[in-house]
Amino acid sequence: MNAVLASEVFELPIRTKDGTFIASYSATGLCGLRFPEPNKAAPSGERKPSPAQVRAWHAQTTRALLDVLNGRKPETLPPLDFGCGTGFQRKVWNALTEIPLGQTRGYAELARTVGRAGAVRAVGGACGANPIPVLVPCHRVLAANGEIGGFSGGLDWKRRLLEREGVAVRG
DNA sequence: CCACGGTGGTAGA
DNA sequence: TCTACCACCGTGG
Repeated sequence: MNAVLASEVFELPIRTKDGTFIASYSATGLCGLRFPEPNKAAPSGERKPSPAQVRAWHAQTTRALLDVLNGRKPETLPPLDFGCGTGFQRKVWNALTEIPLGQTRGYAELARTVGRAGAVRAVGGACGANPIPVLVPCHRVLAANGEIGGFSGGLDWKRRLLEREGVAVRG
């Protein structure tokens, strides 16, 4: 595969009752998921047809996203491409995928998990840089005092996702 | 309740 | 390099 093809990214929409998400795929898997942007119109006109591999991944992504939005654990995920992250960020993102649906962790807890007990604030930064929210569940990380903490996609989304999973948040 | 210092990783200059 | 951020945390008023 040449360099151009290897770096090509395909973007495909996922329509849900919460709006239309946009999934991005690289040559090695799902590399991005964006929340619905109501103001932005869907790209019009012809799009380059997606390879069969991308379509297969997209079917998995779609099922998994709808599952999580309905508070159900997805059966399978597509391969995740964390190539855009630093080593530290990838460790944090991998740790996030280990948090079961309906459970939460603290930032400090996550810091210990990745072997950097003191890097609590940096963990927050890595969560904020998560390119695949919802499926890489950074919304399951709360502050140590039980408050909600932050969310790059907006706190309304964090609260909504936790609510669908049956998690009560203080505040 | 609030203030503050310690803290590690990142981005930008 | 140096510096200025931070989705934090614990302690102390």
